[in-house]
Amino acid sequence: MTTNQKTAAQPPETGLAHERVYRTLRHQVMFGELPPGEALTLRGIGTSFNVSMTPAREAVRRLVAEGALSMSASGRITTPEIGNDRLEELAAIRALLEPELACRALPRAHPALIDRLRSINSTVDQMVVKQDASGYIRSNLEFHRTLYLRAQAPAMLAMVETLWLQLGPTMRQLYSRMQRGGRLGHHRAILAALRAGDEQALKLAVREDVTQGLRMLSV
Amino acid sequence: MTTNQKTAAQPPETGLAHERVYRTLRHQVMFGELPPGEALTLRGIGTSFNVSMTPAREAVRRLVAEGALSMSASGRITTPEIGNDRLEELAAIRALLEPELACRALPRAHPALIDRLRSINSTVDQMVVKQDASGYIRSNLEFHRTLYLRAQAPAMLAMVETLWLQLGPTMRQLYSRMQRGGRLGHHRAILAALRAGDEQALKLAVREDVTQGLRMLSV
DNA sequence: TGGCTTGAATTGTGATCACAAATTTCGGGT
DNA sequence: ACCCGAAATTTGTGATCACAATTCAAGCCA
Repeated sequence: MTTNQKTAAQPPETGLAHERVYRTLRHQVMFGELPPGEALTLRGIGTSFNVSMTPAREAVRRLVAEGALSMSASGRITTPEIGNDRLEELAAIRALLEPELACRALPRAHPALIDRLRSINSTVDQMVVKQDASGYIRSNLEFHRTLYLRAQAPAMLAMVETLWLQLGPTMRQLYSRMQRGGRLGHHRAILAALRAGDEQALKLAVREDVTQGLRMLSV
Repeated sequence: MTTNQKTAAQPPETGLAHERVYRTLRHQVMFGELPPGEALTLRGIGTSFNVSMTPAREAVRRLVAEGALSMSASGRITTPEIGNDRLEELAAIRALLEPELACRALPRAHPALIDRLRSINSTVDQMVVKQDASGYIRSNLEFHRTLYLRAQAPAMLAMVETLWLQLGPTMRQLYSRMQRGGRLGHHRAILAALRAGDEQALKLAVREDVTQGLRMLSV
């Protein structure tokens, strides 16, 4: 069966309908709660959120434009299945943009920020031991976003988040094999470089952290 | 008056309606045919293309998601007005991605491609003497796209094209003051580096070409 | 003259419907 | 068993309508 049901918050939600649908679907995709290739329908989304097809269509159109969802030539909607070549590309873009964001954040990285990052990183570790893939992705991205917010580069951050979105459905299975291999202390290296104010070390640590997922794919 | 009329091709167009609207508007924005801050309305777009509001809404939603159009909190649609800080950011992203694309294209740059680039570049020069801003933008971007297509990196190219889209409305006035100042032979430097197979020189030339527009803004 | 209020027009949002294309399902033939 | 074809269902697309919010304009008062 391809119909999709999802318990949606129905009474107190504020804001426009299509934005609520958009935001919820966006989170589900970004945090890997939907497997790659999952089929969605406008009517299914509509009934899930207690709205008509119209706002569902707008939300989906928006997500397709951002690469969070795929659309076949006939208009069928699925979560994207990322091929290896595309995955390599997206990782390469991350490896270009995220060190730059980290660099721009470096002069503004107060001790309070570093402490907050340390706290988030402990949450990441908790998610690893809890085998919570979605929670791991969520807290890992929060670690990066918290750092990059200090860069005061909203356009660059938005672009990076678009990359995270596109990688979302693939990340889950990618990080499922992460247990055995990777999970080296890249985040700790990032924190150390921040404390030391070492720009080159920071760039390197971020690049390593970003490309780690790709490396275990080629094994 | 805020109503907008546009003579649109009406009879032979194939494909879905919203995609025809999307493609036309996208070109108009990317090539700087719409000034920054231009107001658009769904009904106006609809009547321009002889379609209802529905496909107009989808096209606009898609373009807003790509940053080609802006939407106020109340839903009003305008072409984006780029502030200096955002402009600096977008140029920085271009300066990161486009040299990488050029590098990836370098090993695949046959002499035939270089000839084609030379031909496009002569068109660029023609547009400069003709004072055709839109034609200049179009041919200039075609120069870059033709090169980057050889990189076989569709995701990266798509991301760069999104940047061009966002810069579209601003580019026109940016390049209007280009006559007096810039227009150094960056493209020629790119061609020379391609012929020589010099990766570092290519990276530098592309970066210079990309950031030239920004430099004349800070004057 | 300048600023504010009120009314009319404009505009985006969301629901509903008809329609065509595609997918799926099911049955018969080899 | 397997493959193929026709019917039935599902699905996206586009049009139309009602509605609320916003915007704009005229007009009034200070």
